[in-house]
Amino acid sequence: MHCVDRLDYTLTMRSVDRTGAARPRTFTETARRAQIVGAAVDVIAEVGYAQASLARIADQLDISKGVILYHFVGKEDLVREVVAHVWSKGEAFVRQRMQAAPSGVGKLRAYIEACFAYMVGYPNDVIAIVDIARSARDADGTRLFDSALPIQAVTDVQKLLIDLRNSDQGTTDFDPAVMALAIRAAIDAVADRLRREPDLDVDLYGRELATLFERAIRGPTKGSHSCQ
Amino acid sequence: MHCVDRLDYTLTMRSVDRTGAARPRTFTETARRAQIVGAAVDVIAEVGYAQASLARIADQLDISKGVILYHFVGKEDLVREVVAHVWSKGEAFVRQRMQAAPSGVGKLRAYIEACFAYMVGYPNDVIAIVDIARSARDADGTRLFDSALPIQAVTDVQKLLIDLRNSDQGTTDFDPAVMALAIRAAIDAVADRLRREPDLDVDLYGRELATLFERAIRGPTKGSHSCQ
Amino acid sequence: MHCVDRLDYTLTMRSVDRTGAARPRTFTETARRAQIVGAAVDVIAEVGYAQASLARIADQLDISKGVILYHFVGKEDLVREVVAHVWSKGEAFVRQRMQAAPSGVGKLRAYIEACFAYMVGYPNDVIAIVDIARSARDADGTRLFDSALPIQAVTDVQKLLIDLRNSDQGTTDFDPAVMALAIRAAIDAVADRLRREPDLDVDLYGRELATLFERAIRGPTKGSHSCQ
Amino acid sequence: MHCVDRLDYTLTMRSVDRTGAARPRTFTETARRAQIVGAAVDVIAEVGYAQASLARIADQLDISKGVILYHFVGKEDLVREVVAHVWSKGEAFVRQRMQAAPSGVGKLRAYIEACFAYMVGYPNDVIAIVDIARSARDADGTRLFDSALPIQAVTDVQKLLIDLRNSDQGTTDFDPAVMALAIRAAIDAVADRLRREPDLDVDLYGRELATLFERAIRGPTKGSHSCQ
DNA sequence: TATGAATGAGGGTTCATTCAT
DNA sequence: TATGAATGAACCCTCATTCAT
Repeated sequence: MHCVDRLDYTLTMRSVDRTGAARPRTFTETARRAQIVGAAVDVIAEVGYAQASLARIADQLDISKGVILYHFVGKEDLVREVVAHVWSKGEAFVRQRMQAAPSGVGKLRAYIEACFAYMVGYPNDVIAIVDIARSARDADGTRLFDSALPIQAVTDVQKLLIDLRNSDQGTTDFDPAVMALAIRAAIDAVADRLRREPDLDVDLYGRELATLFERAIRGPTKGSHSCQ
Repeated sequence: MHCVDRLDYTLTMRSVDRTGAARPRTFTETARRAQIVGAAVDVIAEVGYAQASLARIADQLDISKGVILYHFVGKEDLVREVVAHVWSKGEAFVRQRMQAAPSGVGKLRAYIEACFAYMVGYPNDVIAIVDIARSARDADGTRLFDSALPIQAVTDVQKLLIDLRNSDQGTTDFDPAVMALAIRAAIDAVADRLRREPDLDVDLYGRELATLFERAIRGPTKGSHSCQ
Repeated sequence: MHCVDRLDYTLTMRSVDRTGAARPRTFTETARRAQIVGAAVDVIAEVGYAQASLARIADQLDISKGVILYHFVGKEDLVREVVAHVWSKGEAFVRQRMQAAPSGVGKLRAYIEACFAYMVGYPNDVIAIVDIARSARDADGTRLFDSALPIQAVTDVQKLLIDLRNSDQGTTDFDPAVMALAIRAAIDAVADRLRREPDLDVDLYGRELATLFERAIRGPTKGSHSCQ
Repeated sequence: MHCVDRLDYTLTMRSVDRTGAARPRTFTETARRAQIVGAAVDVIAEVGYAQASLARIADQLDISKGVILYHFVGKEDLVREVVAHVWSKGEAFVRQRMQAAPSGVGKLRAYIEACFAYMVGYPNDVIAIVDIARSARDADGTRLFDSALPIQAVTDVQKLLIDLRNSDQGTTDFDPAVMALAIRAAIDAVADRLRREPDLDVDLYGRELATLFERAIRGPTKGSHSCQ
């Protein structure tokens, strides 16, 4: 959950004028937009992107469909805002948690556990964004966030892994691309399972996964389970 | 890709008469159903479950929509058949590949590589079933395969891991449920990426992932990268 | 009303298959399409192109909107068919009437009177096509038949005028482009007035207009109102 | 372009109070109304009446839709004002040009050329009013200016023709109603063509049309092309 | 005066499904 | 067996209009 700056995150920023000029948002407008984005997150998390119609989202708030289209250019615009908002929130959350993290392999554990903490705190956010990344397509079937979202997330992890290997000579010769993919996939899979089983012990999964990937990275001789 | 027997796999079984009586399928009927299932797989793999309308599937075969609904009760019925068929095919493929596999940790590598071999041989099968498992819902948003599919796959891997640990004392104390989830998630994620990048070196991913999880399982002292 | 061959006239021809291949039309299909085109003509003539929604056209026939979209790709497709159909009918009508016409200036009179005869026989056809040519635009405001229709009609008249001048040396030095425009404009204007006043003596207008333009073409010495 | 007095021309007149009482307009109010009317003309000329939404007109001025509805009762009210304003402007323009015109047939030429001069000077005015006269309808499809506009214009020409015939005995026995319709139709058709081809040599059309109708009116013996 | 906010009707279109043939 | 025909619900979106501020 990183790198919000590479996605347009506009929820609290500026509207686009009739003339195309940026215009600061009203208090009411900002509030409404946030409210709609929140409802969209919940509805998408509950029924899935494909079934999350504007009508359903509007119903959830007990407003008319028109309100949504007054505040957003169209459904795609709303979804992009959902993604930007959730991504940005998550990114900030994770970054802040990682500041205190040690360097080296511990950094990865910090990342994974931060992701899971976010998932516990805002499960719908995570469920929704994962679903959007997988399902959101326009009429032709072209994915809306095909590369933007999943690749972004994986790339962020990949960078973390490369840093990690540079700062710690004792790692195995793992392929950072493959490892990053596996890590993100594992995290997202827990989001899926969490949706089905809301009582899931997410923290346990976090700890176990961190250990799993630590072992895969540190290799046989340097682990806490060292030789001798 | 296991355990088809726990899903309804009806492609070669029985039809239901308009009197409600079950009757064996004719050869033609079986062929038509298989043809339709195949087309559905291709269309879903190409445009995604949500965009895979009956019309699109019918177009692919140059038949009318009605034919599909003559052979299947409805769209849901067709999708269930797709899942059953693909699952069964994949399960047989993987099982056969694993017969020759050594016991112990090698078994896991054999499983992963078999999955990837299947993915290379029948990419659309895998892409489609992964998409269905994630996206397929009815009108209310209720998932069609919420537990059936993903849990099934993970459970199969989990059993394999438990067997593995029983037959090989030198493993780490990993949690089989978590490890199984991570393994399946990694495999499915490659299917996703394969859809985006058809030239992906799937075998490389297979080998790397196998090594990754081997390391996580075998722990520090027993790996091929042993201590000395 | 000429030159149907330069517009796609498909009412009695072929459908386009799912595969893009042409396919002969069912009897029923042809009949339905004709019925829908007829209703569209009437509705457009009555309430104008902009107000002629699919719902209104469907209501007129007491069928559902879906039927129209089953037989036509979309509203634009239907409108194109309306234009092609009306144009072709009118063109055949006018051409047949003109076969018996004398050469020289009489040809123009024959043309004008044929147009008016068609207008009397099928007023809605003419009212509708004139309205479509003027009003039909897509979402951006781009005209659907901007050049196709009006220019076509004017060009046809222009050709007739050039032939006429070649075969009859005694004409004035009128500009065929301007004259053609004036002739078509006058004819279309009568269609407009006919809509408002259904009891209009169209034949009178026809004769008078023919005389008017004859005078403008033949000049002072050659007219039936000759010197002496 | 005549006879504004027979249309409600209210741009500089009176507003209606919320108590229902009429009150004179403030300077600002008049200016705003004129501004909005001008924008409406431009938008209608550009995209056509049917696509000229209040939003589009407001955008053009960088104001909110509400402003328009503050100054005008509704869209229909605005359109009526547009018509009244353009009509009045055009009528004054043409009348002034015609003052210097000779009597007799020259009067008609002066009229036609005045119309074309106006068209060159204010093309959007003419394009817009022609489009409105043809397309503007309310929700039921009832025309807004069904008789008012086109009949008005034709009647004005008709009067001119009758005067002309009274003052000049040597004309043919043309029907003034038909001739007037043909003249107006020709002028309006050039407006249409001008929209499509902004570089059109409008003056040429004006001269040619004037000659065309002169010939039709003066007949064989009295024309400049006289019989020796 | 002017705006932002909201509404509700209606627009075209897609789609799974039903049914007679 | 298979098709063409038709339906009706749902979809996203546009628009003129209302209203409180």
